[in-house]
Amino acid sequence: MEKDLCLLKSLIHRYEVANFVVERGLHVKVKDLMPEELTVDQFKTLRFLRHNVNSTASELAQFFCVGKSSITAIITRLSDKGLLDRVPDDGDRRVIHLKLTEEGERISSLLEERVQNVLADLIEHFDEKEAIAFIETFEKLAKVVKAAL
Amino acid sequence: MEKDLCLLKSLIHRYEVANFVVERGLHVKVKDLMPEELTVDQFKTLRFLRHNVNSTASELAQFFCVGKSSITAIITRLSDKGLLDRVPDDGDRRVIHLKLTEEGERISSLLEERVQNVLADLIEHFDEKEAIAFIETFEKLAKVVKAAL
DNA sequence: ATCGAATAGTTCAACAATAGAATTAATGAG
DNA sequence: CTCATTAATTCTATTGTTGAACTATTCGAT
Repeated sequence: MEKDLCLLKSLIHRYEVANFVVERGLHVKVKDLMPEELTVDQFKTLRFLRHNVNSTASELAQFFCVGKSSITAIITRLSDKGLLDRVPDDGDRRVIHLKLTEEGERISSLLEERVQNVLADLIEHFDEKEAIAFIETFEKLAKVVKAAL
Repeated sequence: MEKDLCLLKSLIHRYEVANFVVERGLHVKVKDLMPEELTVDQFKTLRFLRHNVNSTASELAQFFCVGKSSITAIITRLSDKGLLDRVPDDGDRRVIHLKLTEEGERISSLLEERVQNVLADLIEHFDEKEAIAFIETFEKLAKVVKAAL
Protein backbone atom coordinates (compact mmCIF):
# COMPACT_ATOMS: atom_id res chain seq x y z
CA MET A 1 0.00 0.00 0.00
CA GLU A 2 2.50 2.49 1.22
CA LYS A 3 4.87 1.40 -1.48
CA ASP A 4 2.26 1.53 -4.22
CA LEU A 5 1.19 5.00 -3.24
CA CYS A 6 4.77 6.12 -3.31
CA LEU A 7 5.32 4.59 -6.74
CA LEU A 8 2.17 6.23 -8.04
CA LYS A 9 3.23 9.65 -6.80
CA SER A 10 6.64 9.17 -8.30
CA LEU A 11 5.17 8.19 -11.67
CA ILE A 12 2.84 11.17 -11.63
CA HIS A 13 5.67 13.53 -10.92
CA ARG A 14 7.83 12.06 -13.64
CA TYR A 15 4.92 12.31 -16.06
CA GLU A 16 4.31 15.96 -15.15
CA VAL A 17 7.94 16.87 -15.73
CA ALA A 18 8.34 14.97 -18.99
CA ASN A 19 5.02 16.23 -20.28
CA PHE A 20 5.93 19.83 -19.60
CA VAL A 21 9.25 19.55 -21.40
CA VAL A 22 7.79 17.78 -24.43
CA GLU A 23 4.79 20.08 -24.70
CA ARG A 24 6.74 23.30 -24.35
CA GLY A 25 9.60 22.08 -26.53
CA LEU A 26 7.41 20.88 -29.36
CA HIS A 27 5.40 24.07 -29.26
CA VAL A 28 8.57 26.11 -29.69
CA LYS A 29 9.84 23.91 -32.49
CA VAL A 30 6.53 24.09 -34.33
CA LYS A 31 6.36 27.82 -33.83
CA ASP A 32 9.77 28.15 -35.45
CA LEU A 33 8.38 26.43 -38.54
CA MET A 34 5.56 28.90 -38.96
CA PRO A 35 5.86 31.60 -41.61
CA GLU A 36 5.73 35.23 -40.55
CA GLU A 37 2.01 35.57 -41.10
CA LEU A 38 0.73 32.45 -39.31
CA THR A 39 0.43 31.50 -35.65
CA VAL A 40 0.51 27.92 -34.33
CA ASP A 41 -3.19 28.04 -33.47
CA GLN A 42 -4.01 29.29 -36.94
CA PHE A 43 -1.98 26.46 -38.44
CA LYS A 44 -3.80 23.91 -36.30
CA THR A 45 -7.08 25.32 -37.50
CA LEU A 46 -6.03 25.04 -41.14
CA ARG A 47 -4.79 21.49 -40.54
CA PHE A 48 -8.11 20.50 -38.98
CA LEU A 49 -10.04 21.97 -41.88
CA ARG A 50 -7.82 20.24 -44.42
CA HIS A 51 -8.65 16.87 -42.89
CA ASN A 52 -12.27 17.66 -42.06
CA VAL A 53 -13.71 19.19 -45.17
CA ASN A 54 -16.89 21.22 -44.84
CA SER A 55 -16.59 21.65 -41.08
CA THR A 56 -18.41 24.41 -39.26
CA ALA A 57 -17.44 26.84 -36.52
CA SER A 58 -19.35 24.77 -33.98
CA GLU A 59 -17.39 21.65 -34.87
CA LEU A 60 -14.12 23.52 -34.54
CA ALA A 61 -15.19 24.88 -31.16
CA GLN A 62 -15.99 21.40 -29.92
CA PHE A 63 -12.78 19.91 -31.25
CA PHE A 64 -10.56 22.59 -29.76
CA CYS A 65 -12.61 22.83 -26.57
CA VAL A 66 -13.13 26.58 -26.79
CA GLY A 67 -16.11 28.88 -27.15
CA LYS A 68 -17.56 29.67 -30.54
CA SER A 69 -16.58 33.31 -30.33
CA SER A 70 -12.92 32.26 -30.23
CA ILE A 71 -13.47 30.35 -33.43
CA THR A 72 -15.19 33.27 -35.09
CA ALA A 73 -12.16 35.40 -34.29
CA ILE A 74 -9.63 32.92 -35.62
CA ILE A 75 -11.49 32.09 -38.81
CA THR A 76 -12.03 35.78 -39.48
CA ARG A 77 -8.25 36.28 -39.32
CA LEU A 78 -7.67 33.31 -41.63
CA SER A 79 -10.35 34.54 -44.00
CA ASP A 80 -8.78 38.01 -44.03
CA LYS A 81 -5.49 36.39 -45.03
CA GLY A 82 -7.27 34.63 -47.89
CA LEU A 83 -6.64 31.14 -46.50
CA LEU A 84 -10.25 30.02 -46.16
CA ASP A 85 -13.74 30.90 -47.32
CA ARG A 86 -17.07 30.89 -45.52
CA VAL A 87 -19.52 28.86 -47.57
CA PRO A 88 -23.19 29.02 -46.49
CA ASP A 89 -25.00 25.71 -46.32
CA ASP A 90 -27.67 25.15 -48.96
CA GLY A 91 -30.18 23.43 -46.73
CA ASP A 92 -29.82 25.16 -43.37
CA ARG A 93 -29.07 28.82 -43.82
CA ARG A 94 -27.75 29.16 -40.27
CA VAL A 95 -24.71 27.00 -40.87
CA ILE A 96 -21.53 28.18 -42.55
CA HIS A 97 -19.08 25.66 -43.93
CA LEU A 98 -15.39 26.44 -43.83
CA LYS A 99 -13.37 25.66 -46.91
CA LEU A 100 -9.66 26.19 -47.43
CA THR A 101 -8.68 28.27 -50.42
CA GLU A 102 -6.00 26.98 -52.77
CA GLU A 103 -3.45 29.05 -50.90
CA GLY A 104 -4.77 27.70 -47.59
CA GLU A 105 -4.41 24.13 -48.87
CA ARG A 106 -0.94 24.84 -50.16
CA ILE A 107 0.42 26.43 -47.00
CA SER A 108 -1.26 23.93 -44.71
CA SER A 109 0.08 20.88 -46.51
CA LEU A 110 3.54 22.43 -46.67
CA LEU A 111 3.58 23.12 -42.94
CA GLU A 112 2.11 19.75 -42.07
CA GLU A 113 4.98 18.12 -43.88
CA ARG A 114 7.52 20.26 -42.04
CA VAL A 115 5.97 19.39 -38.69
CA GLN A 116 6.00 15.72 -39.59
CA ASN A 117 9.68 15.97 -40.43
CA VAL A 118 10.39 17.39 -37.00
CA LEU A 119 8.50 14.54 -35.39
CA ALA A 120 10.23 12.02 -37.64
CA ASP A 121 13.60 13.25 -36.44
CA LEU A 122 12.48 12.70 -32.87
CA ILE A 123 10.96 9.28 -33.42
CA GLU A 124 14.09 8.02 -35.07
CA HIS A 125 15.82 8.12 -31.72
CA PHE A 126 13.71 5.12 -30.70
CA ASP A 127 13.68 1.59 -31.93
CA GLU A 128 10.54 0.46 -33.66
CA LYS A 129 9.31 -1.77 -30.87
CA GLU A 130 9.62 0.93 -28.22
CA ALA A 131 7.97 3.54 -30.43
CA ILE A 132 5.00 1.31 -31.15
CA ALA A 133 4.53 0.34 -27.51
CA PHE A 134 4.73 4.00 -26.52
CA ILE A 135 2.19 5.16 -29.02
CA GLU A 136 -0.19 2.36 -28.17
CA THR A 137 -0.17 3.41 -24.53
CA PHE A 138 -0.44 7.04 -25.56
CA GLU A 139 -3.54 6.24 -27.57
CA LYS A 140 -5.05 4.42 -24.60
CA LEU A 141 -4.33 7.49 -22.52
CA ALA A 142 -6.00 9.68 -25.11
CA LYS A 143 -9.04 7.45 -24.97
CA VAL A 144 -9.17 7.65 -21.19
CA VAL A 145 -8.75 11.42 -21.24
CA LYS A 146 -11.47 11.80 -23.82
CA ALA A 147 -13.80 9.61 -21.79
CA ALA A 148 -13.11 11.70 -18.69
CA LEU A 149 -14.32 14.90 -20.32
CA MET B 1 12.38 1.10 -47.15
CA GLU B 2 8.96 1.74 -48.55
CA LYS B 3 7.40 -0.20 -45.71
CA ASP B 4 9.47 1.53 -43.03
CA LEU B 5 8.60 4.94 -44.35
CA CYS B 6 4.97 4.03 -44.32
CA LEU B 7 5.18 2.78 -40.74
CA LEU B 8 6.97 5.94 -39.68
CA LYS B 9 4.32 8.16 -41.23
CA SER B 10 1.62 6.12 -39.59
CA LEU B 11 3.30 6.38 -36.19
CA ILE B 12 3.74 10.12 -36.57
CA HIS B 13 0.11 10.59 -37.43
CA ARG B 14 -1.04 8.48 -34.51
CA TYR B 15 1.24 10.44 -32.22
CA GLU B 16 -0.12 13.75 -33.48
CA VAL B 17 -3.70 12.71 -32.89
CA ALA B 18 -3.14 11.19 -29.45
CA ASN B 19 -0.99 14.11 -28.38
CA PHE B 20 -3.62 16.62 -29.38
CA VAL B 21 -6.36 14.85 -27.46
CA VAL B 22 -4.27 14.40 -24.33
CA GLU B 23 -2.90 17.93 -24.36
CA ARG B 24 -6.24 19.62 -24.96
CA GLY B 25 -8.11 17.33 -22.59
CA LEU B 26 -5.69 17.70 -19.72
CA HIS B 27 -5.63 21.45 -20.18
CA VAL B 28 -9.40 21.59 -19.86
CA LYS B 29 -9.41 19.31 -16.83
CA VAL B 30 -6.72 21.37 -15.10
CA LYS B 31 -8.51 24.59 -15.96
CA ASP B 32 -11.64 23.26 -14.30
CA LEU B 33 -9.66 22.82 -11.09
CA MET B 34 -8.53 26.42 -11.00
CA PRO B 35 -10.25 28.80 -8.62
CA GLU B 36 -11.97 31.87 -10.00
CA GLU B 37 -8.97 34.14 -9.59
CA LEU B 38 -6.24 31.97 -11.13
CA THR B 39 -5.39 30.94 -14.69
CA VAL B 40 -3.59 27.74 -15.63
CA ASP B 41 -0.45 29.65 -16.61
CA GLN B 42 -0.46 31.48 -13.31
CA PHE B 43 -0.79 28.17 -11.47
CA LYS B 44 2.13 26.72 -13.41
CA THR B 45 4.19 29.74 -12.43
CA LEU B 46 3.34 29.30 -8.76
CA ARG B 47 4.12 25.59 -8.98
CA PHE B 48 7.51 26.30 -10.52
CA LEU B 49 8.33 28.83 -7.81
CA ARG B 50 7.26 26.46 -5.05
CA HIS B 51 9.73 23.86 -6.30
CA ASN B 52 12.44 26.32 -7.28
CA VAL B 53 12.81 28.66 -4.36
CA ASN B 54 14.52 31.99 -4.96
CA SER B 55 14.13 31.83 -8.74
CA THR B 56 14.32 34.94 -10.87
CA ALA B 57 12.31 36.25 -13.81
CA SER B 58 15.10 35.21 -16.16
CA GLU B 59 15.00 31.63 -14.93
CA LEU B 60 11.24 31.53 -15.37
CA ALA B 61 11.56 32.92 -18.89
CA GLN B 62 14.07 30.24 -19.80
CA PHE B 63 12.02 27.45 -18.25
CA PHE B 64 8.79 28.48 -19.94
CA CYS B 65 10.53 29.41 -23.21
CA VAL B 66 9.02 32.90 -23.35
CA GLY B 67 10.39 36.43 -23.30
CA LYS B 68 11.15 38.15 -20.04
CA SER B 69 8.44 40.73 -20.56
CA SER B 70 5.83 37.96 -20.46
CA ILE B 71 7.20 36.93 -17.11
CA THR B 72 7.10 40.47 -15.82
CA ALA B 73 3.43 40.62 -16.75
CA ILE B 74 2.51 37.35 -15.10
CA ILE B 75 4.44 37.91 -11.88
CA THR B 76 2.99 41.39 -11.60
CA ARG B 77 -0.48 39.86 -11.68
CA LEU B 78 0.47 37.25 -9.10
CA SER B 79 2.06 39.90 -6.93
CA ASP B 80 -1.06 42.04 -7.20
CA LYS B 81 -3.07 39.06 -5.96
CA GLY B 82 -0.71 38.76 -2.99
CA LEU B 83 0.57 35.35 -4.02
CA LEU B 84 4.26 36.21 -4.34
CA ASP B 85 6.77 38.86 -3.38
CA ARG B 86 9.69 40.39 -5.26
CA VAL B 87 12.76 40.13 -3.06
CA PRO B 88 15.87 42.03 -4.24
CA ASP B 89 19.14 40.11 -4.12
CA ASP B 90 21.65 41.27 -1.53
CA GLY B 91 24.74 40.87 -3.64
CA ASP B 92 23.64 41.82 -7.16
CA ARG B 93 21.10 44.61 -7.09
CA ARG B 94 19.91 43.83 -10.60
CA VAL B 95 18.39 40.50 -9.68
CA ILE B 96 15.01 40.07 -8.04
CA HIS B 97 14.14 36.80 -6.35
CA LEU B 98 10.57 35.58 -6.45
CA LYS B 99 9.15 34.16 -3.25
CA LEU B 100 5.69 32.76 -2.69
CA THR B 101 3.69 34.31 0.10
CA GLU B 102 1.99 32.06 2.63
CA GLU B 103 -1.21 32.31 0.61
CA GLY B 104 0.72 31.54 -2.57
CA GLU B 105 2.21 28.44 -0.94
CA ARG B 106 -1.18 27.37 0.34
CA ILE B 107 -3.06 27.74 -2.91
CA SER B 108 -0.27 26.25 -4.99
CA SER B 109 0.10 23.13 -2.86
CA LEU B 110 -3.66 22.70 -2.76
CA LEU B 111 -3.96 22.90 -6.53
CA GLU B 112 -0.93 20.71 -7.12
CA GLU B 113 -2.60 18.01 -5.09
CA ARG B 114 -5.82 18.34 -7.05
CA VAL B 115 -3.95 18.08 -10.35
CA GLN B 116 -2.10 15.03 -9.12
CA ASN B 117 -5.40 13.43 -8.18
CA VAL B 118 -6.64 13.92 -11.72
CA LEU B 119 -3.50 12.32 -13.09
CA ALA B 120 -3.73 9.51 -10.57
CA ASP B 121 -7.23 8.70 -11.79
CA LEU B 122 -5.87 8.46 -15.32
CA ILE B 123 -2.81 6.40 -14.49
CA GLU B 124 -4.86 3.86 -12.63
CA HIS B 125 -6.31 2.73 -15.94
CA PHE B 126 -2.91 1.19 -16.71
CA ASP B 127 -1.09 -1.69 -15.14
CA GLU B 128 2.14 -0.86 -13.40
CA LYS B 129 4.41 -2.36 -15.99
CA GLU B 130 2.84 -0.51 -18.89
CA ALA B 131 2.81 2.78 -16.99
CA ILE B 132 6.49 2.51 -16.13
CA ALA B 133 7.50 1.58 -19.67
CA PHE B 134 5.45 4.48 -21.02
CA ILE B 135 6.94 7.04 -18.69
CA GLU B 136 10.46 5.81 -19.35
CA THR B 137 10.00 6.34 -23.07
CA PHE B 138 8.30 9.66 -22.40
CA GLU B 139 11.32 10.80 -20.40
CA LYS B 140 13.63 9.75 -23.22
CA LEU B 141 11.48 11.78 -25.56
CA ALA B 142 11.69 14.77 -23.24
CA LYS B 143 15.46 14.42 -23.25
CA VAL B 144 15.58 14.30 -27.05
CA VAL B 145 13.24 17.28 -27.34
CA LYS B 146 15.30 19.26 -24.87
CA ALA B 147 18.50 18.43 -26.74
CA ALA B 148 16.91 19.54 -30.02
CA LEU B 149 16.24 23.05 -28.75
C1' DA C 1 40.12 53.16 -12.39
C1' DT C 2 37.32 53.80 -16.21
C1' DC C 3 34.53 53.18 -20.10
C1' DG C 4 31.90 50.23 -22.95
C1' DA C 5 29.57 45.79 -23.26
C1' DA C 6 26.62 42.76 -21.14
C1' DT C 7 22.93 41.54 -17.93
C1' DA C 8 18.38 41.82 -15.06
C1' DG C 9 14.36 43.61 -15.01
C1' DT C 10 10.69 46.78 -16.50
C1' DT C 11 7.70 49.53 -19.61
C1' DC C 12 5.07 50.18 -23.62
C1' DA C 13 2.45 49.27 -27.80
C1' DA C 14 0.53 45.91 -30.62
C1' DC C 15 -1.60 41.57 -31.45
C1' DA C 16 -3.69 36.84 -30.72
C1' DA C 17 -6.59 33.88 -28.06
C1' DT C 18 -10.12 33.42 -24.94
C1' DA C 19 -14.55 33.90 -22.16
C1' DG C 20 -19.08 35.43 -21.67
C1' DA C 21 -23.03 38.09 -22.54
C1' DA C 22 -26.00 40.09 -25.91
C1' DT C 23 -27.58 39.91 -30.73
C1' DT C 24 -29.24 38.22 -35.32
C1' DA C 25 -31.08 34.93 -38.19
C1' DA C 26 -32.99 30.63 -39.13
C1' DT C 27 -34.99 26.19 -37.80
C1' DG C 28 -38.02 23.09 -35.30
C1' DA C 29 -41.63 21.33 -32.07
C1' DG C 30 -45.92 21.68 -29.97
C1' DC D 1 -48.14 30.29 -35.30
C1' DT D 2 -45.38 30.86 -31.48
C1' DC D 3 -41.71 29.97 -28.64
C1' DA D 4 -37.54 27.50 -27.61
C1' DT D 5 -33.36 26.06 -29.78
C1' DT D 6 -29.47 26.39 -32.69
C1' DA D 7 -25.51 28.62 -35.58
C1' DA D 8 -22.90 32.21 -35.98
C1' DT D 9 -21.47 36.86 -34.94
C1' DT D 10 -20.48 41.09 -32.24
C1' DC D 11 -18.65 43.37 -28.37
C1' DT D 12 -16.01 44.06 -24.18
C1' DA D 13 -12.59 42.71 -21.11
C1' DT D 14 -8.71 39.89 -19.68
C1' DT D 15 -4.56 37.20 -20.36
C1' DG D 16 -0.42 35.94 -22.52
C1' DT D 17 2.91 37.01 -25.89
C1' DT D 18 6.52 39.63 -28.66
C1' DG D 19 9.90 43.05 -29.59
C1' DA D 20 11.85 47.33 -28.97
C1' DA D 21 13.27 50.91 -25.96
C1' DC D 22 14.71 52.01 -21.42
C1' DT D 23 16.88 51.93 -16.48
C1' DA D 24 19.97 50.29 -13.40
C1' DT D 25 23.67 47.56 -12.29
C1' DT D 26 27.73 44.68 -12.93
C1' DC D 27 31.72 43.02 -15.41
C1' DG D 28 35.79 43.10 -18.27
C1' DA D 29 39.43 44.83 -21.01
C1' DT D 30 42.50 48.21 -21.38
